[in-house]
Amino acid sequence: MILPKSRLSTGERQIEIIHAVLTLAAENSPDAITTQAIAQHMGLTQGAVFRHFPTREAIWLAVVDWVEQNLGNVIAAAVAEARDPVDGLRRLFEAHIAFIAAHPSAPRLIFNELQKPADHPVKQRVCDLLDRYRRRVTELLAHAKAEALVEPELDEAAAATLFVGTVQGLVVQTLLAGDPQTLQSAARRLWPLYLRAIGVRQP
Amino acid sequence: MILPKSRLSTGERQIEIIHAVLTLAAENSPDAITTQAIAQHMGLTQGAVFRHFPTREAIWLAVVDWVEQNLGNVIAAAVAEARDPVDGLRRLFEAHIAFIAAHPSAPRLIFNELQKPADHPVKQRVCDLLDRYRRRVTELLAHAKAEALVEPELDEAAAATLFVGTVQGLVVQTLLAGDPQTLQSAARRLWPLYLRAIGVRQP
DNA sequence: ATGCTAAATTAGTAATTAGTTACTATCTTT
DNA sequence: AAAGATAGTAACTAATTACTAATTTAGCAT
Repeated sequence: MILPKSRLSTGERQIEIIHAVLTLAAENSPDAITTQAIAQHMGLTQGAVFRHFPTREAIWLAVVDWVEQNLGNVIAAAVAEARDPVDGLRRLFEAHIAFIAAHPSAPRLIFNELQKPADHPVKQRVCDLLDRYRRRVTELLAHAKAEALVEPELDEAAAATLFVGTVQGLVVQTLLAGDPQTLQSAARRLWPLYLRAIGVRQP
Repeated sequence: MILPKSRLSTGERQIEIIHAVLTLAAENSPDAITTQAIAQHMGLTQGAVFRHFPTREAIWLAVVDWVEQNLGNVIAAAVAEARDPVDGLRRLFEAHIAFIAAHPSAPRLIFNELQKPADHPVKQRVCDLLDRYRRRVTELLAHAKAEALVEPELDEAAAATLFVGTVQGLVVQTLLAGDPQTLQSAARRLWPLYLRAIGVRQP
């Protein structure tokens, strides 16, 4: 039996705090997550949280970093195995959906920060994240076009927006349904529609 | 010159408060809008707000009602003029986008409430709203299929999700861009992609 | 003009928030 | 085993929150 150490290092606690936020955001609006709730979820006192992060905002920055890091890795790994750009898009889509299924609160945390005032530092970070994501999608679309795998007159920027929207639509769907189980199956039904939207040649 | 009456009726103030929320939500996360901020925006004291709404939650319910009412009217009017189901979808899409352009905070307020706990009364209202919206889209798609205007094997439910996602993707886009000006033009570029997704016959 | 009604103000309340401080307990290093 | 470092606690603070009650005042019908 593993005896739970009463004292953990700052590094370990930081990860715990990030996961606490991700967990708590599953049932609450992100802004409503208090440092008290985080502490309670970890079995610590509220003051202890501030041993590991200087401010509440620092926690949210760390959460965004965590999402960027993990989603980024998952996506990079998926795309790396692709045979061609269209296959890459499919793998990217599936990897993203799998990530959301594992961390349903992640996209909502991101969207939530996106609503903050423009000068907000966390929002800036989120904008960068989404910009990189969008660029990745646009590149794959451009390559697909260059290899004549999709509609030759394809508007890549619009197609990238639709890609993001497809994922976002699924997020709304699962928020309505209430359980993240439906996500994967709904995603499978949505993908053929996206393929047709970008005018991919059917196999 | 119109002399501004210093005292207005509860009915008038309620509408003012709803509009204040919609305005303030343009630059802040919805949850961060306080009754103090609302009062200040109207040139009233904070206590005055509670002369016209019993609780803060009642304000948010009124805002959701307002969105449902106005978006509903706009959409109904647009669809009524349609020549056929596919034309109806286009008009519905354009009406929705025009509404968002006029009230950019509306979709974000809706999405925000969607994140609240399941038992939250405002969330319940929002779920109903989105359900009616989705049903409307699904019906149009079913009619389009019946009239052989779209892909005969079309998955209507998935196509409805993609429709919502298309709009949502544009919302994300404008949040990133920072200004709602880009919305209309981005929407025009996105629509042909959606048409292709549902396999509509090109004119 | 004069009262009546209801909108608005003023000045509160209790609860909750992020963040701090003085202190204790535990681990690591030597 | 002693000493230094640091995770954790308990008990605060100052600010902000939604909400309330007593009082004042504006606008209306008569």
